[in-house]
Amino acid sequence: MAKPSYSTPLGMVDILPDQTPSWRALEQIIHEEAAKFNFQEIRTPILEPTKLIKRGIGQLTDIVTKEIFAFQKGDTNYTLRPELTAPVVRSFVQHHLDQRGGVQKLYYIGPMFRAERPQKGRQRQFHQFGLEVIGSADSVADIETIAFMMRIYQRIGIKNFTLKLNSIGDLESRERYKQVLRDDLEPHRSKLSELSQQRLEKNPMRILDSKEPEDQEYIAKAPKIQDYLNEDSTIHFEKVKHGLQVLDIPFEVDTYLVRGMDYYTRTAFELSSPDLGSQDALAGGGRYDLLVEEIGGKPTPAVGFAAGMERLLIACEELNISLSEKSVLDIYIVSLGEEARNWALSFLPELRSHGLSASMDYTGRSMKAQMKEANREHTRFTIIAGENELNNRAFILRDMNKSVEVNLSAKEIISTVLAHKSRPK
RNA sequence: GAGCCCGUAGCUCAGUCGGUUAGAGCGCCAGGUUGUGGCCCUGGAGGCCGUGGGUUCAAUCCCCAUCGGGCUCCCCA
Repeated sequence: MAKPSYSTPLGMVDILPDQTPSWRALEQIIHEEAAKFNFQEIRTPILEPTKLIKRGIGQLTDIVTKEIFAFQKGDTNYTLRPELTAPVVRSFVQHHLDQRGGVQKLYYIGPMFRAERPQKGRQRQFHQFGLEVIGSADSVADIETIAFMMRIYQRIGIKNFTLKLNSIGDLESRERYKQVLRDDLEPHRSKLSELSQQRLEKNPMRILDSKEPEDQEYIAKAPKIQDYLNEDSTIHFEKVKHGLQVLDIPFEVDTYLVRGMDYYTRTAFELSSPDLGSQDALAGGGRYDLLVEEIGGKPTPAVGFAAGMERLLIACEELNISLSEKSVLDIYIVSLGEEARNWALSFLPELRSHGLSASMDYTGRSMKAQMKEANREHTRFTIIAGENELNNRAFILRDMNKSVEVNLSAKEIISTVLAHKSRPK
């Protein structure tokens, strides 16, 4: 056996046939729930101009400074998309979706790329689903966004998680707070972690998110954003909290929750699970009222979230939740001899046209080998067609669960199997 | 970017304190049943023991490097 010469790039995996059913089931759930919420799917390219990604997510964010896959082709710099909010907003602006009237309620499913060191629950190519509500400043948009997110986990049966909620204020509130925070931390500058020192000028709020032990004392004593929100932001935050309470969605306010992308304003939230290990964020999102304008559109408020599909599937595994059932083949035709094989081949389309799944041996092996194959494929019925059966036009239909056989014509076989399928279990 | 652990059959793993043909279970293939699966029995295929170099009479085992994987920190989905 030759050693494999090629393998997937670091941090990227093949999703093999025994895993695709779970993926498809998850995708199915997302599509169904999105339809119930009246969201429409959007699909955008895997590549985006690097400029868009940098502008959208923020030049100084971790994602942009060290995690993007970027390359040049001709005069253009491209980036493999690390998230989809900025691309969806780009699409919204590019195609003037605001001109269609109303609020754009969009959802997506697809691969994202970040050049990080892989570990459990973190890959370089991973998949997210998420949604973006563009064109509403109302708290209902925030609440419905969170409600959709929670609905997916609820439907799947993942209950062990924490929803953290915060408001990081609008532009005015935030600029005021940033200055207050800077003034508060500056005297302790030399005692802060190196990373936090760097953040002090550019993005002091990210310090609140620091896990460095030396920072904790100062973070705890630092002024809280809630005390610096202006009236609009405060009212908005109160409405969001109230809405979640009305919907019985439990949450905890975390004044230190600051998300990793620069575009967030006001509402920020994150869903984390103890079933995931160190990469415990299942999903996250927030409001981004300035991004559309930043990218070249008219000032347009928006809110959205993104969820990690691999992490969701890991949680399912930990909780022994299976999203899909074993697929069952309706009919496998065992045939013996050239003539019977030809008959089997010609009978397959007829079976399939009646909505049945049907297959046969592709290798010309022994009857026993064919039966083994039928068993391995979890076949419900096997048709046995040898010379005798072919001559008499009376085939054997074997019920693989009961190990019972009957002689039937081709027509009778179809009606028997169809009747069996339509019977309630 | 930093730290720790690990690379032996398709999969999960034994093993060799360095010494003739490297093992098991599962899976795969075939036979036992000249036309019958799942259980059982028998047999078979499948490994230059991740790769390169070093030490040695001798390396899958020791040493170094490298690649790959896992976990952690940072950050995030």
